[in-house]
Amino acid sequence: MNGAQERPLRADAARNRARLLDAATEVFTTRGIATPTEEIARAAGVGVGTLFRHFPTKEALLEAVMVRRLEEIATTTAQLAADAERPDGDSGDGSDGSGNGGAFFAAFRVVVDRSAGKDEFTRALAAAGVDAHAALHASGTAIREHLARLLAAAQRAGAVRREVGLAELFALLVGTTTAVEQLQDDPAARERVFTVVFDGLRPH
Amino acid sequence: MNGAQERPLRADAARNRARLLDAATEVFTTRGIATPTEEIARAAGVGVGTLFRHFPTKEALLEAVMVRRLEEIATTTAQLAADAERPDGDSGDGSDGSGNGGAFFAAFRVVVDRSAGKDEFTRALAAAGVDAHAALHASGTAIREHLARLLAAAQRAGAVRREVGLAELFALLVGTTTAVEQLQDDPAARERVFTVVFDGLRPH
Amino acid sequence: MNGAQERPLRADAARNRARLLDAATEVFTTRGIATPTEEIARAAGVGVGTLFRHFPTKEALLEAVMVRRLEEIATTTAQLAADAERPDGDSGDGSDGSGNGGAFFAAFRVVVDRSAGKDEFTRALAAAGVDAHAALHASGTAIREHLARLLAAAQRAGAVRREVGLAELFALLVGTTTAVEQLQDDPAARERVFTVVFDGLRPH
Amino acid sequence: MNGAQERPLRADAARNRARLLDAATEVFTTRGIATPTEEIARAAGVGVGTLFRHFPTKEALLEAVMVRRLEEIATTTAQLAADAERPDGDSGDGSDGSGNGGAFFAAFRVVVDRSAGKDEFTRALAAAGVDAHAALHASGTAIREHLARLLAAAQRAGAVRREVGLAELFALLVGTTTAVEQLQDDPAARERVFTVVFDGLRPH
DNA sequence: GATGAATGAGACTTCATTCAT
DNA sequence: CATGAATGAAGTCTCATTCAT
Repeated sequence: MNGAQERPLRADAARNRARLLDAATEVFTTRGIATPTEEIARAAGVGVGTLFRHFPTKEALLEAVMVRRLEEIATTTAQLAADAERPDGDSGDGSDGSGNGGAFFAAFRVVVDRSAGKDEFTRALAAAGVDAHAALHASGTAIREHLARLLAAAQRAGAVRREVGLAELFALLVGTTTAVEQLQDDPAARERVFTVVFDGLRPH
Repeated sequence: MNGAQERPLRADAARNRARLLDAATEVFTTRGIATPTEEIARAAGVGVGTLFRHFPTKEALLEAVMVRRLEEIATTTAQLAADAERPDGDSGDGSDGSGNGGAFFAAFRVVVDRSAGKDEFTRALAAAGVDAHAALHASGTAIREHLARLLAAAQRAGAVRREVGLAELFALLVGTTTAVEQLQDDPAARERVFTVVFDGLRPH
Repeated sequence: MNGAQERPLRADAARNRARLLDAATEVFTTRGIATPTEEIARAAGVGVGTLFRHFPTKEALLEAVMVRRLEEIATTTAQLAADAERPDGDSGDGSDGSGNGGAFFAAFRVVVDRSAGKDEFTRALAAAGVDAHAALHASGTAIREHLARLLAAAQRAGAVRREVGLAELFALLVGTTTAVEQLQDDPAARERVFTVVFDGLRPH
Repeated sequence: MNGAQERPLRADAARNRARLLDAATEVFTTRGIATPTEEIARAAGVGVGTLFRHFPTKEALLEAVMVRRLEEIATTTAQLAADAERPDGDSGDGSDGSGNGGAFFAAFRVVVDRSAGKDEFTRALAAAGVDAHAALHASGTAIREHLARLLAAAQRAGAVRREVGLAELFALLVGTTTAVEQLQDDPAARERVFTVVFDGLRPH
């Protein structure tokens, strides 16, 4: 959709952009998305003007933070998806009667772990009238694709029930993230949440 | 220290308070919690002053809305918990093809259905520095108690795996709510989410 | 100017009026004139409505408080003025070369002592666009008259310099009040202020 | 803890700060301290935001206005105090018909003239819970010191009674200011007030 | 006649965004 | 290109006054 507007970007400008993104990620996560723009500029060690040169809107900054997170996650899921599709993908001999879908469940965990705090951004964007799904299409679909492939592979291997579709997989991903966020101080309970969800995903 | 502050409340005052709460619930849910206070007053058909007489702070209003929701939910879960504990509680003779724990799963659905939008409030309050858990203790524990009883009954009846504790039940409740919110336009997928979670909760 | 509008006032109404005046005097003095009207009503043990029935405006209440204070002062100065005019007025045989004007200086002290905090009211009224002098004419002139008589007597007796007029006497009264208010914790210094002003008033 | 916070201040910022201070002095004095903040911003030709960038609180603005006034007064009194201490300080050989202590009385007049309206600020700050004395210590003590030196010099020269201390000098300064403010339209009476106070201060 | 809930103008302050330096 | 001061719309809350109970 937008493939021609990425200019090389001067060295210092690129450095500032990165700093801003880091600072924003940190600040939004710890102090909430209502934190004043100026705070973020300060945390990044630049002036507000610079911030607005890079991100014409606070919303745009929010979006960029989210995109970067998703891109990072996408990198990991891509790796896992690739592994899962190798001849002897997943793991073991495939004779495992329960199937196993190791890569699929590993990816599920990665997404959940990396998404901590993410849905606050989604909500914020939604509240701001942005269609997050559309805005994040570019990198969002990368994950979507990888997950689709992982899901298909896991279903083929009999590790995941056939009726589960991509839509509810996404919903479950988000939901599990939220659930897990509530249990930050209770790792055992956290683990039991994964157990429930994963068992629920297996064929019955 | 505060034993005499709950006065009967004049008729009109009570009516306005209720209107305010209704309007706030409606407006916060549809237009987001960032909606100006004045909007809510207008929606309730009163002046801002009245709003602030009843709820000295926007945060206090948010809290009151949440408390009321929880109270409503508590009423329903209380009923279900009571049913589940009757001699022949739950679904009777076990011949019930769907297995038992019916009251438990029914309560789970009720809480999820009634909680739509609720966790946005929780977040908002948290961001505002309010300890929602503390603030909501009174009615919060009512639900907590009912759910604890339902959970125990369901586990006794063999409908829910023994290792599941109250903490993760709550987390799953919140997580499922979030998941389901993402699927408002796809009832079938919504249903499949419930299937996954419920199956995951059953003994394996 | 308004001699026909004073109705007898029912017993309880009169009691409420008095209570309000007392409470207002107390509250305005201790917490400042910016104190909400409601506070005063509460201090008086009545509802705001009652307050506004008696005093149609906050300003009117302020004014009434001031008037009452002045009336109290007027009562005292009237007594002193009367004393000063008796044949053998003032004191002693009149042969006192320095004159003495005891009543005059006594009145000066009384006014100053009784006026503590008063000028905040004057300022407040002035700021509110009220011509305090006009508003307070009724009882204000009572004091004015008594002081004029005392001043004249003291000048006749040679106790006060002839060139001093009523205008600067008033200004000095207010000024000395202010000065003395600054020295509440230093009675000796307070006394020295009186010494300076009184000596300055004597013929030179 | 705060050693680096006084930055040079950009040219335009400094200009705006000065304008704001001028406008505030003017507006507070003529229209009272209850004047809306926005009015002051308008009078200074800047937006409200600018005002609040410079003075984070209305109270802070009030304080700054007061500090600046005191600083101006301090400059003048410093000059007078220095003059009074030169070998042949004050008025020289004593042949000066007006007697001596000239610098002292000149300073007294300067402070009074420059203080018009000042104590309204003091009151406002006090009402707002600010310890004006503490807040104004820096420049406040400058004046205090100069006046102490002037007082000592005048007493040494026999122009002022020995028993007068700094405390009552201050009280008289404030009191005379108040007195004089009442007589704005009657310069002759104003002058007589000075005569009374000054004569009262001379040895008796 | 008393009460206190309701009203709403207006106060103070914040913050995303623009623009002179 | 970076900076941070300026902007002003908008938000939350207060309080004198009115009016239903």
